[in-house]
Amino acid sequence: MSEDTPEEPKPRRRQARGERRIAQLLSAAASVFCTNGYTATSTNAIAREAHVSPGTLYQYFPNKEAIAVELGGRLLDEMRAAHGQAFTPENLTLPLPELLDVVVDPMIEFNCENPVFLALMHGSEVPGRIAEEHDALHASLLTSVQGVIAHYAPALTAEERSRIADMTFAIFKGGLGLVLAAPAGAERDATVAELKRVLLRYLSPLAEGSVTTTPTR
Amino acid sequence: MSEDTPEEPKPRRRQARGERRIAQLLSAAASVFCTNGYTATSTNAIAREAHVSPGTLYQYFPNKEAIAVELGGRLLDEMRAAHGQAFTPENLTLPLPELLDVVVDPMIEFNCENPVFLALMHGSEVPGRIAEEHDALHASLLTSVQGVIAHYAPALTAEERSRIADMTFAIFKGGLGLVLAAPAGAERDATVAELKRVLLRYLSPLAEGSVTTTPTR
Amino acid sequence: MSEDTPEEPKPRRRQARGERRIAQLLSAAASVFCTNGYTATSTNAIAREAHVSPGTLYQYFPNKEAIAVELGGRLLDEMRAAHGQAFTPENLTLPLPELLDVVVDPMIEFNCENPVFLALMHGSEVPGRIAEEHDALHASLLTSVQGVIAHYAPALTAEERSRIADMTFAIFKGGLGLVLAAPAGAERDATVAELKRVLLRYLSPLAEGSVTTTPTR
Amino acid sequence: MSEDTPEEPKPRRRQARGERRIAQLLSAAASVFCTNGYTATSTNAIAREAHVSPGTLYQYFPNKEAIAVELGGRLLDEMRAAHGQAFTPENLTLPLPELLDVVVDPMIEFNCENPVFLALMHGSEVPGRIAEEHDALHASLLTSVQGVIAHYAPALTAEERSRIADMTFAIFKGGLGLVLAAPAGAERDATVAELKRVLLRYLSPLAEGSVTTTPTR
DNA sequence: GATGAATGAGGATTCATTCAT
DNA sequence: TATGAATGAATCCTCATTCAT
Repeated sequence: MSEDTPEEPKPRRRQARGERRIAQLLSAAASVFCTNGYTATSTNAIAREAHVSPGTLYQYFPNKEAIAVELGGRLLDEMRAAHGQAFTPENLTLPLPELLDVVVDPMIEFNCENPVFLALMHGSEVPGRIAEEHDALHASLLTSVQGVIAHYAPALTAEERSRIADMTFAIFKGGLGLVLAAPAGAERDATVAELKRVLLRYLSPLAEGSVTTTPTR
Repeated sequence: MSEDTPEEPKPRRRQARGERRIAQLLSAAASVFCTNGYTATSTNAIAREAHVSPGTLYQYFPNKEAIAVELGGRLLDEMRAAHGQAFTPENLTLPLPELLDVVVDPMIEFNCENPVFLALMHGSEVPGRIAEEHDALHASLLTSVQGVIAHYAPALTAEERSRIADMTFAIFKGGLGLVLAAPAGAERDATVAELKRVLLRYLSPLAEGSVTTTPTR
Repeated sequence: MSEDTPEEPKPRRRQARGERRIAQLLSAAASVFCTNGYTATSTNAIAREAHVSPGTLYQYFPNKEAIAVELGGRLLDEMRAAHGQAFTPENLTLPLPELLDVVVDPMIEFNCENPVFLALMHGSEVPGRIAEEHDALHASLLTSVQGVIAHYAPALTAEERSRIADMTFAIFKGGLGLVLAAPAGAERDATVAELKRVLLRYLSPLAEGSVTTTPTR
Repeated sequence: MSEDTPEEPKPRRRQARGERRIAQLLSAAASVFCTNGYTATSTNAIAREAHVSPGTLYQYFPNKEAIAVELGGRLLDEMRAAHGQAFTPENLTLPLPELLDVVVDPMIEFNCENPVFLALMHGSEVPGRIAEEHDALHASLLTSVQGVIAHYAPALTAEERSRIADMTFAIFKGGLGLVLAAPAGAERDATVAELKRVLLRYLSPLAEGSVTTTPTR
């Protein structure tokens, strides 16, 4: 209502404070979602974990779902920031084993540090509800996978590509579950290696020039 | 008041009625678990779906978990009855592609007819709680898979075998999710074929002395 | 509808059977009332304890209260039968200490064998409901006490007599509680003796013109 | 943001509101316990009586028992505060009749104003359960009584003293029931007088070397 | 009569969400 | 903004009572 300079700091601080609160709440939510699963998590539990009152929580999120959605979105952004470069043009030219290293390793690392991510995807347990929003996340990841596949096997029809991407993603999610369940260390590393082996064996025949004789039954 | 046969009908009828109720309740539970997921399913919702009062439900099951456990147990039995013969000695001598047909097809079929099965396994969402009982189901299936793998690749160490079985099972669960999500028909069939392809490519190099040339598509 | 003689046996048997059932149910009820208290006792628990179905219970009693009422009534009758002669004219002429022996001892004995009796009186916890019927029991006992007091101290006004009878009865109930709580044996005997001491000291001054030197301990 | 005093009101108000709610709930509980007895009282009924939602009740008490325990504890404190001085050393030197006045009168008055107190003690109906906590209350009172008795009759053995204290307390509880049942006024006063008479006659012979001529009526 | 399945209202308790302060 | 008290609908589960067999 008056000058610019004296007023800016306040909004900024407010925003900053708000951001801190939101981060705090999302972090608490992540923790509780991991422990109890999405459905079994109460907003009060999130607020408690965040050392904040329930009222405060509802000042930043209209409901429980919104928390999950925002959390998923942020994780996706983080993930892209953290290893979005995995899909650089140069990487796409790598031979499959190297590409898998370049793509899978940071993805695994990210998920080990943010196990909510998987929890949220499994939170899609209930079709229709939160799923809608979570699917954005899901779809976004699928698109990346489809991109790689399209590059490796440009001759595929759209349906084939889509199916292979779905399957690849499903394998990855399943393998990721095993990886997270394994105790960090040698066992986990071995599980990661096994996952890459699956993907390599599944995807390598796609490589162009391959004499695609689908093995007879 | 003398012979045996004329007295039996009464208990039988009672038992029959009880069994019908239990079946009815389990069927309702299956339906609701599929729709809402295990955690989000209320016992009242199950009772409602079964057109029965909550009190009746509790005459047969002490709580929600018991319903899930019984349901899982019955499905497992049904599954074994329906395709337990898949793991017959003769089948184990089949070449991998045929073995996969023999094992995967009935498994898929069973799960298409009983989609709760997958829902129950995902109900293990929250580690540690209900999981304990659900894991019986899980473990039971894993054992079968390990058996096949042990037969195909007897030289593996126990850890390797275990890891491969876990991974195989994870892949199957993931693929099964895709299959169930696909509309029945050509699309679903293609998804099943794709799942078999993954498994074939992943597992065929295990066959001893195999010159692990991954088969091209 | 026909003759007398051929028909009587049946009703008799029925009545006999019915009586047995009722006795069985009342005995079960007594047991469960003692263990859990009246309010916390469920009719199903009574039926279970009686090895009878809930339906059967309701064939003999219209509701839970009726069970308590019938039980109380029967106990009262039993009690009267067992020691109703305590209040015979001769006994009333006994000196107070002897009278107390003659009245208190069988009463205590009866209650030790039928601890429900006290439970039912305390069941009057809730004023107004079951109380109404239980009060019959209560009133009946009070009348006896008033009789004795009237004999010992005929000069009292009705209010005084009533008050003293109430107090005497209250003391007895309180003491009975202690007696039942004491382990059978020396401790219980001592408690009974103490109760008689209270009553003796309280009531002996009532004897007209008595220059009572209360015995020192 | 600087001094202490301006910041305190907030927490205070909160605490004050909370304390008011708790008081309100306890008062409602007292009322309902008196009317229906402990066992038959539902938490919903307490909430309703307090004009509060069930959720609110559970914000302050984890369950029904906790309400009873808190209520009993507060009453005990109040009682001690209100007439704890009854057991002062000087009072112990009073002759028994005066001591009884000094001890019994405030106790009766307190119980007339807080009839739940008796209800809670009778709530121990079911042995073993809630009793445990209620017994603290019970034991606390018994200890006081034992103290007085020890002073009046130091020669008694521990068992005798304990038994006499139990009996005295039982008499008091029984008499208190009569007092509360009597309509306030002359009748109640007479009942109180009668109770004191019982106690006097019972306890006066305890006084050592006393050649007690029990007063005739 | 006897059975035990069935009922449904009610009790304890939780939780997403709102609101006064 | 932040708080945390308040709400009330919804859970899980029990129990007095009824009913078909």
